[in-house]
Amino acid sequence: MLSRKAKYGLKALIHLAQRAGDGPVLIGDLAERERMPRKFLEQILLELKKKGMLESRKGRGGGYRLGRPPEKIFLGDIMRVLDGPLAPVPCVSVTAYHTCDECLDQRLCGIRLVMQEVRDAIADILDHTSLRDVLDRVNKEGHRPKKKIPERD
Amino acid sequence: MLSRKAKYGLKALIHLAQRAGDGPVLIGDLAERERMPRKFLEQILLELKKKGMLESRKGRGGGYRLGRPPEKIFLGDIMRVLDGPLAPVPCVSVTAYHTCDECLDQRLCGIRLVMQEVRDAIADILDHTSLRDVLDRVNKEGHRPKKKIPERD
DNA sequence: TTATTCTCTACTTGTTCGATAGACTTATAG
DNA sequence: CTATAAGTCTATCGAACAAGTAGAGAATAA
Repeated sequence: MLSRKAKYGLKALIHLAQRAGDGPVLIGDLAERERMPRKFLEQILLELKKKGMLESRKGRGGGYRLGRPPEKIFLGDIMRVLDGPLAPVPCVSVTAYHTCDECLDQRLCGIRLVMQEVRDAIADILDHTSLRDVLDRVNKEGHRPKKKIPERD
Repeated sequence: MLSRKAKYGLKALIHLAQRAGDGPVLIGDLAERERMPRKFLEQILLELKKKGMLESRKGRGGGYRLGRPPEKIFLGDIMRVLDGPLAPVPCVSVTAYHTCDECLDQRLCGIRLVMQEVRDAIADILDHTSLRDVLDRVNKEGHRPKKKIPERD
């Protein structure tokens, strides 16, 4: 499940990608427009800055902007910063790998075999989707005639 | 992230699938062999029973066994029982669908567009993998020469 | 030098996770 | 018909975590 933290972070980054080139955006502005709690957002943006995904300036005329062009910021990396590893279980994670201590023989663990597939599927999507890709998809959607949103589980 | 609850539940079901036909298995036995806390496991098995995935008998000679043949029990359903919806975000879930209240126009939400892809990828795997499939894969792995486990994130 | 804006650290509050306890019910053996 | 061996149910607990709040501090521009 996506945490609010990750959700807010993604919203912020997408917003900043949309307005890239317009000069820096104020935290307060961002928070208000996207309806996010300001102080919480501050912490999130700070974390993203420390990972190089954002840049900021203090003082008048300051604010936040993307640290790299939108096509070089991938959702997978954002998620890892804000919600930790993508893998559903540590024994198939590379950024936070460790064995399950109750697991007798990891090689023969059915859960691991399936969860590895799951993690690969998730990573395939998120590591190949950049902020630019997101913008493109949103725009495409905007030009399409409205249709019922397909609901899934 | 997979909860312990779901992990224990999966372990139990896989274990029971392996021993299908051997007569009922005791909770205590299951807990000990798979190294799971007994009382916690009781609750989990009970939930799975209520969903028809398990059957049980009380008294001497009692215990648990699968409620359906292993090829008719899918990991997706198990996960939904124990960890809730597969979708990373409620606005792309069918079993627990609801809109995000801060979302101005759901149709144009980039997060939703990507997360729908993710949920579909996860569901495609888990809803097409039965307990039988898991057993088959574990067996196949058992007959293979040992090799380094590939680590992912 | 003052107003503006981000930065840092600490704290709070509520919820969930993982687990434990114990009384209760049902079934079987003898 | 009673003793014992199971599963069933409900309550409770502690720790961790998520989400959010507060406020003092540091940097920048006018």
